[in-house]
Amino acid sequence: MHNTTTPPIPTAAPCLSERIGHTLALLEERVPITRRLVRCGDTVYQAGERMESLHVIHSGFFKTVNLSADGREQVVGLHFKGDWLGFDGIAEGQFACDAIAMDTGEVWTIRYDALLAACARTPALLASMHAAMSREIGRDRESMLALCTLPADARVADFLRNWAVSMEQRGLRTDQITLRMTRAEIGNYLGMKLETVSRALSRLERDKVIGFSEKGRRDLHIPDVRALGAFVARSLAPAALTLQ
Amino acid sequence: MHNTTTPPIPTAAPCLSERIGHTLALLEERVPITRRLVRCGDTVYQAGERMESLHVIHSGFFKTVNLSADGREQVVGLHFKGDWLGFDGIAEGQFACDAIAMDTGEVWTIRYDALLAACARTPALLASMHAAMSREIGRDRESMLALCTLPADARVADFLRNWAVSMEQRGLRTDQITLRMTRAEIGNYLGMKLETVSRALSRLERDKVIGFSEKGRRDLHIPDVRALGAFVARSLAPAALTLQ
DNA sequence: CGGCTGGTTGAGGCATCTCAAACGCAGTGG
DNA sequence: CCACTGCGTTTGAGATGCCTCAACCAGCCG
Repeated sequence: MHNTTTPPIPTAAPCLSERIGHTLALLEERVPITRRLVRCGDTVYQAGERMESLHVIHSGFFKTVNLSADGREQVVGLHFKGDWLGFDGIAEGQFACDAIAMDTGEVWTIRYDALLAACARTPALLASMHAAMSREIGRDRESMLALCTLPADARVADFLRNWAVSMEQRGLRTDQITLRMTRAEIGNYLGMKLETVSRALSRLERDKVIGFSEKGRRDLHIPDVRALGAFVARSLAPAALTLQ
Repeated sequence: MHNTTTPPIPTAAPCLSERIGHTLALLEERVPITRRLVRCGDTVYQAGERMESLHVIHSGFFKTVNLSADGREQVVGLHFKGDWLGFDGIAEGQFACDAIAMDTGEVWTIRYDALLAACARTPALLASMHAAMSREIGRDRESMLALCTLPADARVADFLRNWAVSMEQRGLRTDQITLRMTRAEIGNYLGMKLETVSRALSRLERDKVIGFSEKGRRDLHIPDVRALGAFVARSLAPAALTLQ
């Protein structure tokens, strides 16, 4: 983790894949871990449950769902390999949301007390954990920014772009992605209705920014990730080209 | 800062005020601190700046502002006494947003390396910091929930309620609050336009949920905090009473 | 086959945005 | 003292983006 030259912003992308491997290796050798295989729909933890452990995703894909007292429910986060689950439970000693598997996968469960003890012996582990919490805060704020400043179509494009970037950072293929969420779930996550998601995807397809696989409407391919970013930018200043 | 009589709602409220005092005392005795007085508009840190220190608010009121590459700008957090500033900078070693004072106040600045060293010696300090990060994640998710599930009027009511609760948790008066934000800033934070904020406040006043001070439209008083919660609930199920 | 779940698309309605006018207040300078 | 200006706020009227409601389609499974 020693930088010879400090790069300005030359894509932190390849870095993250290594960092994930590093963190997983570190955990494996320094902390008692319980491995658990999960299937789509399994809950890793539930709101209200006592927080005794944190979890790190070894493989698979997960969502966190916030439930308010009056029954409103919202997907507040999507999580991939290397992400931690359960930070929300530290403050109050119990979880504030549900963490649910969206696919088969494996989570590593680590008792929080054991983790802290290991962190005391291994500063790099503490640094990993802090970095993960920090990144989570940053991602939440990016979500808020998108929710508040982007129109529906652009929000969907941004969502797909973030997904592709997440894949890229983990060394997976970005041109082809299979959404494991229904339109309703995507809409819930993005603060819009399922019909709006559907229309947005259709428009993105019409604009050739994405394409649907012949297999079905859940799989789509992204010819060029940057085109998604360009679509977002375009919908922010539609008249800028003609005016100036 | 010891309360002789516990305030109306004996929930987790009194707890937090004590915890803030505890954390500040702990910092004061275990870590080298730089105190800094700030005035409205001063920046505590800026996006892109190297993260060398974290900050804890000793007094005053601050906002964090996220700025996207394409120029979109959004208030993503409001912070009061006892809150930490700068967590977003840990992951990448540089801050991802601006932290700006909204009022005169004092921040305590702590070098991150010194903080980690102190945490190694004082587990309670580490616990405090983790709890603060965890709470921040929780609050961000609450914000997302509000943004995605509440109509504009309810969002404003919820915003005021959260403000009042924050005051209450810190042992300050909740019936009278002076917004130190313009309508435009509130709207930016809540994902709506300033006119919508203004209309929402007018409606809340008409419904007697809030009242404006005779001094001006920036000061308002809240007869009953629970009425704000009730207003939120009402706008979620307007027809429920008549239907069932 | 028939039911079920998820997706697409259209038509109309509503909440919020946009544009515009007017007001109060504070600061400034004649 | 009174314009005069600038900023923040309020309120109205019209435009629009998204929601609601509804119909229909495709794949899947008993």
